[in-house]
Amino acid sequence: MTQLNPSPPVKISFKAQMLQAREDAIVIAVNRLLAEKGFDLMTVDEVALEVGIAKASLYKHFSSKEDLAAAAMVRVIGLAQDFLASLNAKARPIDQLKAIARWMLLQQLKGEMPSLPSQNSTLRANLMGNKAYLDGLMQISDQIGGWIEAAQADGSLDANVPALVMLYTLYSKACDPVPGFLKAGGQHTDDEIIAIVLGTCFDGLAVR
Amino acid sequence: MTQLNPSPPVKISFKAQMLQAREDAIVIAVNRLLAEKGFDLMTVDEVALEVGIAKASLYKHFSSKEDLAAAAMVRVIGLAQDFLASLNAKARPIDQLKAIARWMLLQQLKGEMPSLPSQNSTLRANLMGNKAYLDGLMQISDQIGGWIEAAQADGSLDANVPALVMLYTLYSKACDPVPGFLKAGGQHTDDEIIAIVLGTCFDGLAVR
DNA sequence: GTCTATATCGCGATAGAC
DNA sequence: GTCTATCGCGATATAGAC
Repeated sequence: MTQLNPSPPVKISFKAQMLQAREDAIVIAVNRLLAEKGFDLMTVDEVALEVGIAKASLYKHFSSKEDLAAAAMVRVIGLAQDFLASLNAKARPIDQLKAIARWMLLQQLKGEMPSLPSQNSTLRANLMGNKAYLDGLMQISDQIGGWIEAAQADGSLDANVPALVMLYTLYSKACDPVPGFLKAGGQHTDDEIIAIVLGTCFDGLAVR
Repeated sequence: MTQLNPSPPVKISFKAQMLQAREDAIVIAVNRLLAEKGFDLMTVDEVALEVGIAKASLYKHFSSKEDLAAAAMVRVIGLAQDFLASLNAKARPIDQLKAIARWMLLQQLKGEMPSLPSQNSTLRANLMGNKAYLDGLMQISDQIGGWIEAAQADGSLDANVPALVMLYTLYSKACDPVPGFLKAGGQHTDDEIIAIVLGTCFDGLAVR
């Protein structure tokens, strides 16, 4: 990892790239561990081991375990924004909503959807003070909220259910335990699981 | 639950009652703390403080923190069995299912539904070795599963969705984050929240 | 900025008197 | 069986050399 070439002009940018790459590696490791074990069971030692650096080095990049978790949440928000931006803007609103729900379920089944304990108050306070996280979440919520209202207006979503309830219900698919149970059962492929859970979410359990 | 009390020495029975009452108080405290903070954030010191005894005394009743959690789970399984037994056996199967879902949501909104982290493997292994828990869970699952199949047969539940998926979906209402979010929003009463979540569960988000 | 080594401490569990 | 006092361990975070 040590660089011998001392050429001044390129070195700064290169070092900055290395720094960014390392921080990305850290956040990706945190993301995976958060999805696998959750915040409380994830240890900073594990993160350092997975990245391949010393724990003290890790603290040079992020000043606390909570900052690590926040960075992972900011990253996944960014991934969600990228996905939303990749959607065909001309599709039906309800199909946009199904696409984002499908994306969240896929991330979860791949073991790449970090989830924080909703009970930890200090952790939540930390996140609520993170501007990048809040701004990203707001932008996503606005976009999804717009689709929800459009889908209610065009008669594809039930107009009697408050839009906020629908937004929360969609978000809850990110930590829905049903996909994991079905995957553990081994009776269905990931695609089948996603289709089933999407069906129960939008169409309900009762017969139509 | 069975109590005959025919034995002459009343003193022993009384002491046993005191013992039982204290253990009940412990388990109820654990149940509340598990619902409020979750397993990882709940400390044994808190339990002892809430019960009003020393921590060492607590360990005379339960040999580990995991045993405490298991006892709370066994208790809530028993409460669920009592509720199921109180239902009118002649009601329509789908109404039985809605009643149990409603009961789980109510327990959760009251802050009395303990939920364990599904990631903690040693905790799960401990529970899977607990006969009282497994037997109770199996009995409940059999009863609910019977109603699901009956409701599919009488045309009130979608027969295309596997019964096991429906069972998991109902169980997942015990840890659904949506009721808590709605309660925190302060825009709805508990009854309204339950009605809304039940509606999205059985009827889905899409218009009918 | 990276490392090794260590400080600090919260928490599960136990010892031992009564 | 209850208590006070303590152990032991693991985890977050830091010190200080390079």
